[in-house]
Amino acid sequence: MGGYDKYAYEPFAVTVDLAVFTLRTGVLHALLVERGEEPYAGRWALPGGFVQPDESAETAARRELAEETGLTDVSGLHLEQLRTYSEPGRDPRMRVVSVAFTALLPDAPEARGGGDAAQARWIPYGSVRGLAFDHDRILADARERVGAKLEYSCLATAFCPPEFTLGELQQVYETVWGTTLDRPNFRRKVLASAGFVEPVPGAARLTGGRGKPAALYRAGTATTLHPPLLRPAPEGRPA
Amino acid sequence: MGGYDKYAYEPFAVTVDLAVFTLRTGVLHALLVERGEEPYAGRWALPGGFVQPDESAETAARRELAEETGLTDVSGLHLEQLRTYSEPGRDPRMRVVSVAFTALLPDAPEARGGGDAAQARWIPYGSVRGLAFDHDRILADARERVGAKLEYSCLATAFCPPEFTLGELQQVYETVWGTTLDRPNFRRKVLASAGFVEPVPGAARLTGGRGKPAALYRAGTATTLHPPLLRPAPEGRPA
DNA sequence: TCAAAAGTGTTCGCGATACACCCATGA
DNA sequence: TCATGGGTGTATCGCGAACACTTTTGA
Repeated sequence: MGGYDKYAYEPFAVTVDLAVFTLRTGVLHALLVERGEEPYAGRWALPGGFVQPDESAETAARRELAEETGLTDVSGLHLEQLRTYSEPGRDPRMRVVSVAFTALLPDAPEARGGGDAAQARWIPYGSVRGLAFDHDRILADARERVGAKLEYSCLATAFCPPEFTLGELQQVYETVWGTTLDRPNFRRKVLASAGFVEPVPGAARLTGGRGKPAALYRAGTATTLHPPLLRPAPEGRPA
Repeated sequence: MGGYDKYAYEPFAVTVDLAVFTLRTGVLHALLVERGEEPYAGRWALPGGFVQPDESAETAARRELAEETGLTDVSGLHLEQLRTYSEPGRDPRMRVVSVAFTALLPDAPEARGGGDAAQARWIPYGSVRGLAFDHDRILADARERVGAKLEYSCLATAFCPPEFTLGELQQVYETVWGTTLDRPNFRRKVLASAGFVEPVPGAARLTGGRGKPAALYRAGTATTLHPPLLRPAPEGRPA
């Protein structure tokens, strides 16, 4: 490492950007804020903000998440580094290096426009276009990662409430992957993955208003899936 | 995002740290540099340096990689973001946010102490301890990621020279995973993964001085492995 | 009694593992 | 001709996909 004068270079700003996903009525939604000032005033963008001098990027991300969603307790939410975007010129004002995070929420409380954002809203992922800065790309990267991580991690439970049915868990996979899965086989695979889910003894809940009440499960202690739950081959390529 | 005064906050320094791996005589090695100045003077550390105002973290990482290894052409080398380390206090001098990268080299040219480093050397991964800053953790994170990515990506070819034998490729897996693999089955799996490797027509090479010359292969165009090449279950857990 | 959703059982076929065997080369 | 490493063939076992079937609820 070279010179150590703190002020030798044009200063870098370090920010966090959040790609926050949730499932609403079987549709993947992303949390977006409307920008109030230039550049990109009036455009939609990912929630985020500056990293303060005394906090890590992770801490800043969780703080911003609480501010933008209006949730009082975000300590249990799934938050994970995606990658860092550092291209010069990605912000026209100055040199901004942004550490991007992916967050998954079980249900979708109406977002409040907390913090600096003019307003925060859940937008169906499919209709998101033309975000400010390079946020289209960040959101797309996050979406791809979420899909991939469902295969070999226990991430899917992060979309579910504390107690959930296997049908709800299956809907997470089907929605994110855009496929349908065989219910009996899905059930067996999930239950065979040690530590993925654990039953809530005796508990059951009706789901569609009709039908047999489904047994409830909680997220297990495992973080990775053994064996993995592979996505069906997308046509043409043999499994 | 809040105030936009460039100098409103204590400035952040943005650096890159490189976890560079290679295989030498069947042993995983990491590239380390000996620090010349405080803090941690005389201690080993990961190569790295400041991101310049006009370059991205990726560009800076590739530049540092060239400087530290002494290689003239690093354009083809595998270089990949690991994650960003931003805890306050990870550098005692000032606030440093570091974007860590993982790089894989085919062979191990003797490192030259280029750039600022007093000297750069390849150290067997197993005997690396007590690195400066949080570099022990970064290196461990990188090592874990490399092992995992061998399963579902074509990463292994990055450890091999442009033309390699399947035996050499298998040694990459066996070394990184610390296991032995069945040669016939390994061969079939690799050849069955479309785009993983492609044969060099007619070419062959002796490997151990003895034995049948092995056919040569080049890295294919694919980046992900379908189907994945799963690590054998580490004893106790059924596959 | 019907529809809808949960849950169980069972068959079938492919693929991976394990291992035997043959080939080509240097000593 | 033996040791060494490359390469091919094949039996067997297990798992996963597919699908028939039972159970429990509300209407």
